[in-house]
Amino acid sequence: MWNDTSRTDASATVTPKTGYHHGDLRAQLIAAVRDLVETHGPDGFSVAEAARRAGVSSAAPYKHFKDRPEILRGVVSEAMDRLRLVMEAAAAAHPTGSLEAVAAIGLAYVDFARAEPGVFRLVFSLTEGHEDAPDLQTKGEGCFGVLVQAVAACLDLPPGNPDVQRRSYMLWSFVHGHSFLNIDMKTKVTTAEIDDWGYLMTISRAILAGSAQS
Amino acid sequence: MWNDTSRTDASATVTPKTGYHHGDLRAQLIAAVRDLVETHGPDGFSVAEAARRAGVSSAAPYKHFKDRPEILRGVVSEAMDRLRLVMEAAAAAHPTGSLEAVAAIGLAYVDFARAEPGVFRLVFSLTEGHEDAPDLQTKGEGCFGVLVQAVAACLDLPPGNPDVQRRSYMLWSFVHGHSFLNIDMKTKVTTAEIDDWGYLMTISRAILAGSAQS
DNA sequence: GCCAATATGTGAGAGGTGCTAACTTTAGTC
DNA sequence: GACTAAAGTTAGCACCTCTCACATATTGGC
Repeated sequence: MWNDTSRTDASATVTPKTGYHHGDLRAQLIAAVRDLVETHGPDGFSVAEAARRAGVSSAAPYKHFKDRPEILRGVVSEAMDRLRLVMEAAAAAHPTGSLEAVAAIGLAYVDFARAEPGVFRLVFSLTEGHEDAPDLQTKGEGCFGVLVQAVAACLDLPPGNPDVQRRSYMLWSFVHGHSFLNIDMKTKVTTAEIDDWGYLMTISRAILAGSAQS
Repeated sequence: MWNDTSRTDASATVTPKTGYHHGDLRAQLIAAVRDLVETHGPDGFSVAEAARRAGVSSAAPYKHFKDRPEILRGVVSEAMDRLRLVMEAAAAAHPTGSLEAVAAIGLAYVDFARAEPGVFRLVFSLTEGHEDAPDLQTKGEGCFGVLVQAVAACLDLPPGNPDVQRRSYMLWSFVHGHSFLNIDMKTKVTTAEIDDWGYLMTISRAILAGSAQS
């Protein structure tokens, strides 16, 4: 099993195959699908088009993926890896246990959604074959775990503490909703535009300072 | 223009046509699509299958809708009407200006998402032809307006007040994110399950009481 | 009441898509 | 060098979207 998804550098948009065997088809298909999802929306993608972009026949993808949903799952998996990385990097840029670290994680999340709205939407719209993909579940929990760690450090409590979990979930809900609303009505938020950093700091403070109940 | 979407009662699942002319095809197609979206996921729907359910040929739908996205937009439009209604009803069940009214609106929102996760997701996943449908935009703002009204009454400020707008948006983000996370990992929220009402009351209080900045 | 005009249905069909089957080429192993 | 498995190919079925030409109701003007 060679799940080497990240072998190609992301900048290589179209690297035609070098012979009969492509050598890097799987990764390149994922990259092509990611691009298609981003430009033509989550539905405006077809396996055939992705194969065309990679310069192979329309049947070739099925040597690497069972079916269409599995390709999308591949894209989601790769996206979740990247999301986790930017979240961790954001947290690492601030002192451990600081409110800024928590807010920075949220900002990274929002920025990711804004940078790749199509992929972001795809991550949270996988209904078909979502359950028979425990690795995605695991990766999702991994992302959440980054936030939980920061919150736990901030409150000086263990990550397993119910209060930590609850407040983390509240923060996540908030950031998640903000991200979605943000990419849905892009730049047209009905009200005045929002300074994300101040916004997230305010939210983080409110949620981490308030009393816990219910 | 006869946009009479709500002529059929929702309980009539399959009302076969009565003659050559169907008489109520448009509404029944929307109902069929709504059901398909709910049971087979937002992607597992086809115009042909919807037509089959309504007992007409696969070309008939195109007499009522320009193309596939327009049918989905019809479903979304109808869903937004219903969403607004339940939000208004929830608000009306509590004293004007009370915190309970605000929380009840949020609960109605979450309940809607839980009751019709497929449709709910569809509402917020329309990328194709989303912009050339100003009525959907308007209806979305209408739903938001219900919340804004309640918040304004609660704070005793006019609805146009920037602070009212900001806090409403915060609440909306929260409820929206909670709804999405809720239907994504159904009942498996990693942490202990959540009492929605207490949760929403806590949030509403925190957001409406806290100081406004940024 | 009659007759256009229009609305709403039908079947046939072009072109695209998902996926499979059977075959061919390449790479790795003994 | 032969065998095997991996990774491509073409051909093709079933389905889907959408259009076109045609058939049939409904409606409004006279």
